[in-house]
Amino acid sequence: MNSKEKILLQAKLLFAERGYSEVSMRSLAKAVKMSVASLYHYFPDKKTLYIETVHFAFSDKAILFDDVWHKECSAEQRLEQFVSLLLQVLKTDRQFHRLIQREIVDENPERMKMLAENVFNEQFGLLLKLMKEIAPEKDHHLAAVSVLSLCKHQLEMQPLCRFLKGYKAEHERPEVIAKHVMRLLFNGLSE
Amino acid sequence: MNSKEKILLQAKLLFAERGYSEVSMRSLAKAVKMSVASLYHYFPDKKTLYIETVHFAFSDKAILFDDVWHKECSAEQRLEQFVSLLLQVLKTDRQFHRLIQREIVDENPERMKMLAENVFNEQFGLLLKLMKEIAPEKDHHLAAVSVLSLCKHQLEMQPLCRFLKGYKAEHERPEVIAKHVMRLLFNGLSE
DNA sequence: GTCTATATGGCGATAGAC
DNA sequence: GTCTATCGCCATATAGAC
Repeated sequence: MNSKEKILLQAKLLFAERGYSEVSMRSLAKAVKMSVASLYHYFPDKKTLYIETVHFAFSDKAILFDDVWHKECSAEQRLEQFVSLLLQVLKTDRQFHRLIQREIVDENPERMKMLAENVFNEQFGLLLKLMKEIAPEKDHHLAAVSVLSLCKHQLEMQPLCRFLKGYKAEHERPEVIAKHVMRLLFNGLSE
Repeated sequence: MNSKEKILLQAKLLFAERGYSEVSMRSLAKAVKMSVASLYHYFPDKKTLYIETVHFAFSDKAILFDDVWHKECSAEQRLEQFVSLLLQVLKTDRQFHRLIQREIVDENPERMKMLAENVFNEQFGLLLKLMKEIAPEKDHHLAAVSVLSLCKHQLEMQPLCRFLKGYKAEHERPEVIAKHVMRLLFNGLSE
């Protein structure tokens, strides 16, 4: 692994865990056992380093979903696989998930646009098409976002949920969440 | 309005908008037209000021929901009113919403526990009871969190959604979201 | 209660040697 | 490509006058 990759990997960890302004170039340099000046050899400034880190963290995700979209099975089954995979990806690469969270809270319009166009829109478009198949009479955009909401938010509420009434350890298991989400999407809360 | 209230009000705005470490005591002092030393007259340090700000921002919220829980109407109607009110509160007091988001991303276990016990658990317990009535055979905890997910996440995804396929301006209207959420909760995606 | 002045240290970024 | 040394600035926090 070369120096630039080493820096990006550590930067991903630190930015995800602490957020942009809580990571100093000094602390990053220390973590990769290099000098601050060496970081500036690879990146012109901290902001650029951060943006490259986000790209680096997001670059390997889209391909993971290719299987889902190309499988020959019913729309319901494809949605089920999408939900399971999304939960698994967010749970497995927690740094990736936290970087998304931080980007969304920051609400930087420029970076939102960049993320939408370069990262999310392709996958979102495929999800949109799937929702069209499954629920043609509903608003597809709202439905697609709801699928994402149910998965993502359920995961990120966990640290809070541990202290809320009715909590059980099994609520943290992706399979349990996936099953709950699928039942909710297809049957609602009704009997 | 006394000085302490003035500071807390401005701190709420700044911490919500920029996050803890992007708000300096200098910038806060400037915003309330006082000296930094005066801030330290009311708060022993920055961390305490932040925690008091969070308490201050959350203190007036629980009472807003009392109406919902005490109305004499069907469980479905009560859920509908809860969803509408939650969306309205999050949309109206954007600073409150962003403070919650930032607290959740931070995942500080101590503050999570404090927030759960002092702020959320009472309201969450009532929502839990409502879910028990509506969907007795489902996991109430997961169902309650899903209700919150659908409302909260739908709102916070908006800045990103504006750049995603299928977006319409009406998706930002709380009534539209409320209607969508209620249909999803009661009928699912099925025909 | 509010101020000015200041102590002390960490920050991003750069110069220039090897 | 990596380093040491350093610049100038801004951060939190405090001392002490009014």
